Amino acid sequence: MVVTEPTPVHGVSTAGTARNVPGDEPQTGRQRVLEQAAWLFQRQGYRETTLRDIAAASGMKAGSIYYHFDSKEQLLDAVLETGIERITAEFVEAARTMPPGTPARERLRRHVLAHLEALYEHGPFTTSHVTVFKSAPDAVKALGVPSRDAYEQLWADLLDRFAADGLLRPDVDLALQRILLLSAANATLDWFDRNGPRTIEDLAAALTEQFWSGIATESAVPDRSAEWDKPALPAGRDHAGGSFAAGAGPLRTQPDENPPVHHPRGTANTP
Amino acid sequence: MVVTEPTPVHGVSTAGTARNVPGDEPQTGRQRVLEQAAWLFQRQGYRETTLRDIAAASGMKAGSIYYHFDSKEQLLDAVLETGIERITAEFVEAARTMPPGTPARERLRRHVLAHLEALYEHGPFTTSHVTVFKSAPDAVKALGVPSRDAYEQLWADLLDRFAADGLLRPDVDLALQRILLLSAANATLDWFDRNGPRTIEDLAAALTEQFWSGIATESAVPDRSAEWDKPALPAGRDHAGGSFAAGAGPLRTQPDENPPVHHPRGTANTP
DNA sequence: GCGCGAGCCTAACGGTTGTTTGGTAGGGTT
DNA sequence: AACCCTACCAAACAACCGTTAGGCTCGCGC
Repeated sequence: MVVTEPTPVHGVSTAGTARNVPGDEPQTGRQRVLEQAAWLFQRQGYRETTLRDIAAASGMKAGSIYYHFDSKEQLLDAVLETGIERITAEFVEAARTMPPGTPARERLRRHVLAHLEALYEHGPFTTSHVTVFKSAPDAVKALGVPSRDAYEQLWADLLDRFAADGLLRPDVDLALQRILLLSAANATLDWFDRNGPRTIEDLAAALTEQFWSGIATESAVPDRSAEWDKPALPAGRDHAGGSFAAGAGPLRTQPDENPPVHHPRGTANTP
Repeated sequence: MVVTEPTPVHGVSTAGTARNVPGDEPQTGRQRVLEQAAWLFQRQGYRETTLRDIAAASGMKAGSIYYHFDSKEQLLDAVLETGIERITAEFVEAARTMPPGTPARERLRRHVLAHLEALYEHGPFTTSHVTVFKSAPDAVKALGVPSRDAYEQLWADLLDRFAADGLLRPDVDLALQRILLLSAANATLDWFDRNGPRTIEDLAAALTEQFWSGIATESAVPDRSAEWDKPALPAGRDHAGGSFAAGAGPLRTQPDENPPVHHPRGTANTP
């Protein structure tokens, strides 16, 4: 019980004939549990989310979860596996729909964007992978590692091709730079505000920019370092928001995105 | 009880007259608790560390912690506050010892290095700030935010001076880029292996490089994107280690760094 | 209309957790 | 010797958690 709002179980929305949102299949109990669990895990963390929380959000009681899943750990595993599947699919889809002859830098930007979109628009499953994985029980981690590695390998291959084409400086530690890029992309979850001034496209552009060309005016800067002893500036500019380098947004644990609604009961068509 | 090794409480080391390590003051009970708590929080997380764990590692019983701290939350707060103090001091110290006339890029590199050194060599206090803060109870978060913001403001000022000197491209979103840089630096905690091939200096250099100049051969690339339909490369190169963009090292939760030793009892000088 | 299984509930059990309460050993001061 | 304060301990408490066992209720197939 850490949820700000008790998570409206019986949705009440449009008491009518149900099924308003397009693509809103009846949804089985197992699906409900899985989705609510993912949402709560990502929001509160694994340990701080109780099975009773998940059950309440899914419109059932705690014990009933064990009809669908063997344990809490296995439930987490299912969430994580779903997440990695979706983000991998997003990567593959981005590669598939890439117009032929797309320049390397734009190619990279599209993949970064796909990664971010998977995080921000593919529900709480992909997000959980970033948020919750490192605090997961060892047994769950061990299960999740292979698919994570497989996803990262897609990125490794992408960058290797850039290098093979001679587009990258030969002296850079490519594996290291790749990790830095994806780390920064994942860390946006800690501070990025979808209702703020920046869009996901902005993020993708900035990340690609920093990764590809840096932010300096020229590569070999003229080094007009001059005197650095003058007093500091009026300490200006906007402060963006994320404190401690986005270690975690202040208290805005993501601007109260609404939980995945769970439509009441009545099998399928009760008035 | 999640610790791999029960954390040797009664150190046993050199049963002699104690005080072997230089700068190893007798250490009060409160200090011991604080240090062991920081180490355990950073290693296992806040929720998964029990007061009994901390007490055992400090050579006392759970209830006794309440003589030194009001609650578990307040203990976490003390840990975090210590961490932000130390990393701030490191930033200031780096600025103070900066040789006059240091070029901007090198100046940046030194500050990045100072940040990383604070994380990796200043005990578990600074580390906890990155690892544990976002899973901390809201009350603790609220207390920690101001000092975090103050630290980040130091970085904002630094970059602003670069911009004021015209060293940066005028079109970049500086606040955003700053967050991306520090996020990537912090995220190294999830995958960087101090016993591996790379050093902290390598990290600082790579981060600075990516941030400042990018990794492309030239800013405006000739775009020899060519045909991108040839089969993928032999899927080669080293895989670095960190899976899912360093979302979390596989199972190596930091290569078993030894906990801060706690010297037995005997007030100060028992044989 | 009867059986049956899918899907859920009720109620509890054993264990763990943060926290409290009352005590006590021992050094310092008077 | 009397006192007191510091720093701990032993034992318990209530709350909560994951998990289990047994039972109820539908709708479907026969």
